[in-house]
Amino acid sequence: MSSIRDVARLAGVSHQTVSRVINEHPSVREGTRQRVLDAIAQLDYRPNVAARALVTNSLNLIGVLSATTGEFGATSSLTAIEEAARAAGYSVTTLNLPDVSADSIHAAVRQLQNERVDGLIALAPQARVSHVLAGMRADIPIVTLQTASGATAETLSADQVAGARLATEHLISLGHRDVVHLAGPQDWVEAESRMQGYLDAMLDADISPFPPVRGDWTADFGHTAGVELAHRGDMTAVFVANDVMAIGLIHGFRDMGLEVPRDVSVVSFDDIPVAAHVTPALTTVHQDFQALGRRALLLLLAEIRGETPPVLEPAHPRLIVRDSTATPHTVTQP
Amino acid sequence: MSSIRDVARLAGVSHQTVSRVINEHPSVREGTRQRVLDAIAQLDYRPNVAARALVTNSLNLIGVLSATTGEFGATSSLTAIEEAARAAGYSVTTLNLPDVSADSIHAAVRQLQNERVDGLIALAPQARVSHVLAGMRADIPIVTLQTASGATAETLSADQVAGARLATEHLISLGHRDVVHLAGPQDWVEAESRMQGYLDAMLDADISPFPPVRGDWTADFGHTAGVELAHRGDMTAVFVANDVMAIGLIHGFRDMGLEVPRDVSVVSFDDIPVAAHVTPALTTVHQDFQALGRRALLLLLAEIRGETPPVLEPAHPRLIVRDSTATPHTVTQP
DNA sequence: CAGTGGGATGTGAACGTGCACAATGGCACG
DNA sequence: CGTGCCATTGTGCACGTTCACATCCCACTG
Repeated sequence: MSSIRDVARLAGVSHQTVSRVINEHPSVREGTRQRVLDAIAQLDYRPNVAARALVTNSLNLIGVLSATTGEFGATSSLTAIEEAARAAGYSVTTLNLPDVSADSIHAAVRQLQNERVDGLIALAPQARVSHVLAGMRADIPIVTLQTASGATAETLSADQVAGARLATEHLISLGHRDVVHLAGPQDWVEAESRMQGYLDAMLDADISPFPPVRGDWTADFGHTAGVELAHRGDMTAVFVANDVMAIGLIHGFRDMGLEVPRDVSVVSFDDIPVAAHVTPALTTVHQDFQALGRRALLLLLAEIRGETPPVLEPAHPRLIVRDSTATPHTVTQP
Repeated sequence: MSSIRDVARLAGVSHQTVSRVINEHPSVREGTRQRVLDAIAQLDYRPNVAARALVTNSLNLIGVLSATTGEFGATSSLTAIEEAARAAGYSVTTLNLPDVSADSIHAAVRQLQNERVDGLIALAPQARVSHVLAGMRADIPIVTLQTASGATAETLSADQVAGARLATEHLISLGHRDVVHLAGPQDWVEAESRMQGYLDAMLDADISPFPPVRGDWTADFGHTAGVELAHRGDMTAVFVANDVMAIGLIHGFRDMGLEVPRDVSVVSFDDIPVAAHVTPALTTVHQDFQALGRRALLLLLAEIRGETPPVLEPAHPRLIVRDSTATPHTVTQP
């Protein structure tokens, strides 16, 4: 493996000049630059990141702390982060939390700091993760993709409330008044935001909201909830906090003889790839997870470089109307 | 930030002794070891990976080259790889291919080599990716998770053929003879393996197989295929190469008035989390993607260390029978 | 023509670690 | 008591890069 000095020797310059060429320093004469570039190509020289990191004290590395079990959203955001980071000259290392205990969060952050990351993006939707992180005073910049509150919250994920509102208002405008919310787990930021949007929309329409049912995002839970809600029978529509639970819910309804949207309307959140193809096709709120990831990275890079973070206008979610919602009792009314 | 010499000074030893403690060299007296450990704790000292990498010429880093668009399987494998790698003292960096052209593969591998990865796992199911990689003669160990052929192929992914066979035989044992295969894209290793399993099972049962329909893994395509196959109407069952396409296919059938499994049976592959909850619940072949990831990592680590790779017995896939399959014409026969 | 400024290039040190080798000390053995 | 061995510890250097500073040269100015 050839070093910067080998290149220098071949090009007939000093190692420092080679370094200047590599780092695109302006004051290198064009002719010299070319000779150096030729030498680099000829030797297939590649800068040693370790040596550079040793002296600049930065590996140009960002860490992604993730606490989601292969969900669609997180995966999309991660891909976007990785792509954007590499475009900015950073590489990315991922670390999956085995659980969301304070201990494992501490261990994970410590681990990433040992790996000398320049900054950290937490792809961890649980509120407690952001709380633990906020309380840690790690000496590196940290951006949480889903923030419980504070300045960055709005730029990154305020759209959640608006999206949930959109979904609920859609049901109300169809004529539903007895709308139940099947929520996500208490600890999750998105769960809270989506519930907030539900409550806002209900109260604005002067309907007293039901106490929400707490779910856990899984289709299994959705199924159980479907069976239970079918027994209760006191609602004509359900706003579900994510698509996967909605699929389970519809399954549960069907097991109990309820058809969607004939007997109950269902609207959910995420627009996962199969949402248009399950039966019935899901009316759902589409989220741009990739944009979310890119935003998080922009914020982090700004923090790393000590710049003032860019002002980002929140991305607005879209409601995609498909077949899982209808006016109440369309079939039984005529 | 304190260095190894600061620790040495505080503990009253030489930097080399500290280095020995860090690297768990046996010949350090217990008392000395404790003093050093105390000093490390007191200073919150962390070894500088860059400096270490500079002298050992290894960052303890493995790269994952991925060419999948957030699919369930790849994501699960990736998580498992990351976890196993970190347990072995390696960190992981991911690189997503924008496309599978030879150029972008070259660029990606080059990029990862510039980042000084010790080895590379390709999570790239397209046959051409493994071919390009095989032809590259990169000077680092590379393990392809889905290998087209060769020695590692069997240990890693031979189960695909067996799984497809299982699925097809299930249909045959139910009494189906007109079984169509909705396959994956021609270029994908899994697609070929699954088709092979289908063909094997059909021929073993003395049934002449249909020419397979080529899909692209997406639910959208599944839907189109469903509409088309419903028109043809010459089959009683379909073996679909993955769950997501199966969901689309069932949707397409339903649009054309065909019910699954009443009119057509469907069996697919992967057992994604919603498979049990869509309507009808999918009969499908379960794959242990995590185990696959862990195997790949074991192989890679062995290559990196120059050891002989461990002999792994192939993991056998399981058929999960749910509601999308039945005997032919159960409803119309009585 | 001398003086000055700045672009282009070179020199030497430093970053924090591991390795090779040297040095020290204690113990067993004859 | 001398010898040799081994466990334990220390010394100096090298890894490949960037940074601070020095030097050179040329063009421009008055």
